[in-house]
Amino acid sequence: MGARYASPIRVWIGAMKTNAIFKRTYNSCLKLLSTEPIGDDLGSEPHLAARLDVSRTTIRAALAALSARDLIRVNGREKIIQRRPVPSDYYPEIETEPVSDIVEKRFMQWILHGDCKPGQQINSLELARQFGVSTSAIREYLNGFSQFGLLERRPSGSWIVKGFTKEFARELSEVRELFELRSVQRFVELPDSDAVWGSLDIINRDHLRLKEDVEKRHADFPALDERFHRLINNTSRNRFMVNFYALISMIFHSHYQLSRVDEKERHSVAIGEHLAYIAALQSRDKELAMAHCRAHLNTARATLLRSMDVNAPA
Amino acid sequence: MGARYASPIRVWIGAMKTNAIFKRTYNSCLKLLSTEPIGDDLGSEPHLAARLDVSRTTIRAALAALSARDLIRVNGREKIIQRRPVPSDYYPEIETEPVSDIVEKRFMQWILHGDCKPGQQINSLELARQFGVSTSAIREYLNGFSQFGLLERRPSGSWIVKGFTKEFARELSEVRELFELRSVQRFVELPDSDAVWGSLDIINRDHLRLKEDVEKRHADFPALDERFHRLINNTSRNRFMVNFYALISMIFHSHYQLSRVDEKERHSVAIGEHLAYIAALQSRDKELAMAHCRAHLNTARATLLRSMDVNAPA
DNA sequence: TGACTGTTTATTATCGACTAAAAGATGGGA
DNA sequence: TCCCATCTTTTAGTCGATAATAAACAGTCA
Repeated sequence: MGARYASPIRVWIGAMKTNAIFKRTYNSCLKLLSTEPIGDDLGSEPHLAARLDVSRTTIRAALAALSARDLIRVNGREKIIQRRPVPSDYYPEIETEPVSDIVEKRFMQWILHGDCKPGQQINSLELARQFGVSTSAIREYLNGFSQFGLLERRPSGSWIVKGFTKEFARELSEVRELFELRSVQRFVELPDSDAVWGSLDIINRDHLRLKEDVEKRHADFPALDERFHRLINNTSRNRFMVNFYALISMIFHSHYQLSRVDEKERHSVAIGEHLAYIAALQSRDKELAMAHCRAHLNTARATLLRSMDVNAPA
Repeated sequence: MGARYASPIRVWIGAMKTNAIFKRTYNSCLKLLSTEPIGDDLGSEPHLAARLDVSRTTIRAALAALSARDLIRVNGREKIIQRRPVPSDYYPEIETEPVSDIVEKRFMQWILHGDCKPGQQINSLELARQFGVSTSAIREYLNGFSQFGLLERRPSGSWIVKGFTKEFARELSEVRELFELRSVQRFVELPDSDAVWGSLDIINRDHLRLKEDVEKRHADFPALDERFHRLINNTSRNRFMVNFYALISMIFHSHYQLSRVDEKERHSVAIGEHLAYIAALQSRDKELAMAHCRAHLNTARATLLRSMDVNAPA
């Protein structure tokens, strides 16, 4: 408890909101410029703001920057394009991401195929340095991420990695099945007039197309898988189920990227299961649809568990 | 974008970790002191630390404070009790709570029976002032709380209250039933040797006792309700289900405090349902147990929805 | 030798400072 | 009258500083 007070006079060093939104907006404006002929008008500020989904304040800042670099000439209400943008006009991609996104990306990478072991304590200062952000940003992210059940808070406040274990995969799959089965029950009872049936037809068609060209295009499957399951889960009309599917989606997406063993075959099998599952839904036969749902999710779980054997023989 | 940069020289004013843990530890020590005779030794630092579940650093700080106020006399390894603590020796209760707990309490109060309307935007600065904490604390709490589905993030970053609506109650109850039914299936299959059967017997006994004296002790029901359902949900061995029950628990706890209409009758009914539910579990009859589970959760949902009619006729 | 205390080091919690960005107010021109 | 641009006010995101706490280390006494 010694008196370690430093001088109260401090020089302010950093700490401010990043202007990632401005930079992204500026880049978007450049892209817009490059598609319009020189001499054209860019349109009014409110229009641009609505189009790029930012406030007018930000648009004005971007326009000012464009004007300063002689990309446009502002004259009253006119914003005349002066020249084509060149690559060096753009801000680097990395600077257009908000800090929270950067942390998310880096952290997912760190936890999924970093060197972190189950039971390991997380050092937020170390992570902050590694990711090039402040400890506050790390802290905030960990807080949100903890809801996914891969972290645990110790009474002292620090976090420990529970790890992406088989137990985790089992628990995740269990809830997934509960939720999707419930959604399926809702799904088959929706009236023929509901828009989901049309969406399902489109997804069915896309599956058939992918199946025909699976040799070349099998890498497109994850996105289709995501669309299909999301369609089903969204019919639950339950925010908890929909939110949970976001977690599922994240986990499976990460794993698709990781485990490339037998990828093509696994995707082929899944396409077949999906088609049967879709047909069962279309038949409006509840029991049949649930049976296909169970069968498919069983396969998915088995695949997930097997991939963990390969990647992390713990 | 005007140049509004202030002078880079700043005087550091506030910002530090609160010493709530120290104060709570100090109070706990006082309570310990008051139960031991004067002249006794308090025991070693490591023992005290383990007993109060804090670090030795904190214990040492508390002991130093006790010594400074002549409550104990430290002599080498001895810590001799000098006098009985008086009420004014204690720190006020409020100062022993970490900021996060304060925010949680105040926020739950604010959202459940404050004047906030669905669709309203949350002003974090305003809330911070109202709660007497920093905006960072509010921000952090909102981040975590958003997972409960009562808030929604706007693209601009601000939060809007979705409100504690009937729709929310319906979705919450739906997931609750899915999870608890699954837990019940696990429960009845547990071997007789499992400790849960003993816990269930105790809970059964407590229900019977409470039933006999329901006139006077009906206020004890919420705690018992919590114990019972938690026991069931914990058998799921699924972190998502257990976590979700924490939300359920919080919501129902808050509502127990709010809606006092027909309280005694509602509790009586619930006790009856619990007893039937418990008996069904003890019979190991899966279908019967599930039926009673459904029946009870239906009542609970109806009660929750009805109380919302009374409290917030939206 | 083993548990205790004194000391040092590591790590987290909390805050206010500061700017980016959004939102609102005001006045002007078609 | 409506859209637009300029100006002002409000709100949110990010940070580093610092004390509180935990954890590790190092002597010391029975």
